[in-house]
Amino acid sequence: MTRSRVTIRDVAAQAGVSHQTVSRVINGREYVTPETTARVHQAIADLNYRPNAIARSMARGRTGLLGCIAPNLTDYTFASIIDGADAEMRRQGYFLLSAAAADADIFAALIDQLVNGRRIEGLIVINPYADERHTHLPADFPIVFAGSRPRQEIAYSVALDDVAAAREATQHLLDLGHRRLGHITGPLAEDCSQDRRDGFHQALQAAGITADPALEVAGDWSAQSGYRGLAQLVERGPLPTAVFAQNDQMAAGVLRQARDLGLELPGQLSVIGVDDIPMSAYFSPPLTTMRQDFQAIGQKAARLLLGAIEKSDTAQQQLLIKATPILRRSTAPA
Amino acid sequence: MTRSRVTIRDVAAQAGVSHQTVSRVINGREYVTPETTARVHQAIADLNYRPNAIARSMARGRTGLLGCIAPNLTDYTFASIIDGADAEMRRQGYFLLSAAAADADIFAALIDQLVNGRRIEGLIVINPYADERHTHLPADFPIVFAGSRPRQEIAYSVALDDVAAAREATQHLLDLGHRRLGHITGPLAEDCSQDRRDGFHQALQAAGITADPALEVAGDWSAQSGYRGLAQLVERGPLPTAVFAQNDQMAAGVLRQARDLGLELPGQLSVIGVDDIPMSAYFSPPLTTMRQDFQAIGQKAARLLLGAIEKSDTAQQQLLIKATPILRRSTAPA
DNA sequence: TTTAGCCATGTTACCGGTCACGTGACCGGT
DNA sequence: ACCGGTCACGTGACCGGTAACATGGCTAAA
Repeated sequence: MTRSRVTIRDVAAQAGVSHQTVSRVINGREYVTPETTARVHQAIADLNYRPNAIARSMARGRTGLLGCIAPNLTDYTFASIIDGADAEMRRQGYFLLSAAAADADIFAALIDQLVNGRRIEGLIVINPYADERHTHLPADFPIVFAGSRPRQEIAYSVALDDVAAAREATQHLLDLGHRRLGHITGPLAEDCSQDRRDGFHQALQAAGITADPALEVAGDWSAQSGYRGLAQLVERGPLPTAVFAQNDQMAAGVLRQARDLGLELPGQLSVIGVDDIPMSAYFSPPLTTMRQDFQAIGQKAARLLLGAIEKSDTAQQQLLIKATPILRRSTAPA
Repeated sequence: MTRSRVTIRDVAAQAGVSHQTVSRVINGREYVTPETTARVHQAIADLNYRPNAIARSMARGRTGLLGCIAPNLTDYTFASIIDGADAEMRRQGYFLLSAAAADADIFAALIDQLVNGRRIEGLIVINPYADERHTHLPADFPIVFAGSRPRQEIAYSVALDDVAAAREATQHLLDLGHRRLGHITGPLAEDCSQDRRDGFHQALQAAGITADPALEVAGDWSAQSGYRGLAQLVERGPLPTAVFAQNDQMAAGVLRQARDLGLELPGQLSVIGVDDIPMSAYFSPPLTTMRQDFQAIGQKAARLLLGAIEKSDTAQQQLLIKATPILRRSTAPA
C-alpha cells in the first residue's frame, strides 16, 4: 500500500522530467508530449504516488471542502438534506465537513474555526433560525440556507414552500368535510412554523372559516410535543375532527395520544402531517402527509453553493420546493 | 468582518516582532515575555488575524480532520453514531469529514482520495461488511469500525454486544411464556445479523427449544422487509405467538402487517425489536426493544481513533457495548 | 573576571504542491 | 537567411504556517 511520502519531485526524478511537468500531467494541462505523459504516468504508478490534497490546497488557496452545519446530525430531515448535499458535492469534486451546533455559541465558534480558519470554501446552514445563530453569519462568504428561506439579506436559500404545503394539507382536510381543525405548530420562533401557520390560515379563510385560537398548540417538532399537544386540545374543549400537525413526528405523537384516549382512527380524528419520514407509512394508521424531498433540497443547496463559489455567481437565488401530497389512511371524511 | 488574507507576518510587523514569535504566542509556547505576548495579542486583535488551518496542516503534516464513511447518512443508527463521533472529535479539536458510500466501488474511491490524498488522519467505518468494501481498507492507517466487530486483523472496533442483546430479547419472550418464536433477521451477509441469530438460538437452546427454520425470515433492516416478513410467516403455517425482529424498523413493519391482518396486539402477537429508535415509543403498540446507545458508540469510536493517532496506541481494542431492555406494550404473556 | 547556560527572540529552511516566467527547438513566412 | 510564434519543457518563487538553529543579553558559578 505504501501511503508514503512520495512527492511530485520523486515522481519527476523517476520519470526524468521536472516537477512542473509532473504537475502538468496530473492536472491534464496541454503542451505535454504523449510520450512524456506516458512516462510520468508510469512513474506515478511505479511509486504509487497520490497528490497531497493539503499541499494542493495551500498552493491553490482552495480547500475543496464545503461545510454543513445543522442543530444535530441525527434528525431525519437534517440528515437527508446533508446526504443529498454530500452526493452532489462529491459529484463536483468537493468533500463535506459536517458539524452539529447545538446552540448559537457553538455555532459561532464553528464559524470562526471553519470560515475564518479558511478550512471550507462555502457553507450550508440548516435551520439557521433555530436560535440566534443566524446573527453570527460571516459576510462576504458563500452561504446557502437549506430548509428555510432567509429573512433578508442572505443571498441563497433552498426551502420547502411551507405556505403552499400547509395550505394544501389544510385544504385536504377541508375537502373531506372537516370544519373544526386542530393545529399543532412547530416552534413559533422559526419562520418555517410561521409560514405553515400562514398557509393553514389561508386555507381556512378561503373556506370562510374563522380560526379558533383554542385549537392551536405550539409544539417543538418532537413526537412528544405532538402527544402533549392533543392532550392539551382535549383539555380545552370539544375535540376537533381533524388535526394538522406541522411535521410527521408530531403527527405520530398525535396518533399515539389518540389511541391512548381510545379514539377511533381515522373515524373520530383525521390527522395529516408534513415531511413523509420513512416511518410514516408504518404508523397506525399510515399517515397522510405532505412529502418533502429532502435529498433534492440538499442537492440544490450544494449546486447553489458551488455556483456561488466557482462562478462567483452573484445573482441571489431563493428556491422554493413544492411538497407532494401522500394520501394514506390517517385521514377520512368527517 | 474582513476574513482577509492577514498572515502571521502581517501580525509580526504590526507588533514589531518576528513571525516566529507570533507563532510562539499563538501556540502558547514558553520563552516569550508577557509584554511581548500582550503586544502580539493586541496586533492579532487589531488585524483580526486567524491562523490559516491549511498552512498549519501543511507545516505540521496533520490535517485535524477525521473521516467517517457509512452506507448513507440518513439512517438513524448511522447518523447517531456520526453525531456522537462528531461531538467527541470536536471536543478534542478535530473536525469530521463525513461521506456516504453506497457501494464498495464508491468506498474504494473515497479511501483513495481521503486516505492516500492525506486529507484525513484517521477513519471511522460504519457497517464495513455491508458489502465487499472491507476489502478496500488501507493498511497502516488508523481505522475504527463502528457498529460491527471486525472479522480478523483490524485493530479497533466499537459495537453492540449483538449476541447478548438478541439473547436477552429472546429470553424476554420466553419469560412471557412464548414458545413458538418468529425471527426476522437482517441481511445474513452481515456479521451483526449472524451474531443476533446466534444469540436468539442460544436463548432457545437454553430453554430446551429447537429452532424451527420455518419461523426464520431474512429481512434487510427496512420496515418494508419486516412487513413482508410477517406475511411470509403467515403463509408458511401457524403463526408464532411472538416475533423477534433484529431491528426496530423491521419490527415496525411487523406491527403494521399484524394490524393489516387484523391481529390483536400484543394479545395475539408479541413483538420485540432492537435499537430503540425515537419512533419506537410511538408505534402502536409502543415497541418493546433493546436500546443501543449509538451516541456512545460514536463517542467511543472517536476516542479509540484519537488514541490511536495521538498516542499511536498500538494495543488493539474491541469494545462491546451492552444493550438496555426497554419494556413497552408490544410484548405480553403468551 | 571569565564563562557556561538559560532566555527571549530572530533567521532561514521546509512542507508539497502551483504559478509566472524563461529558454531552446522547431516551424512557416518573407 | 532572418524573424516571430508556438511548443515542450525547466527554474525559481510562493502559499502561510512550523521547526531547527543562530544570536545577543543577562545571570550565576568558577
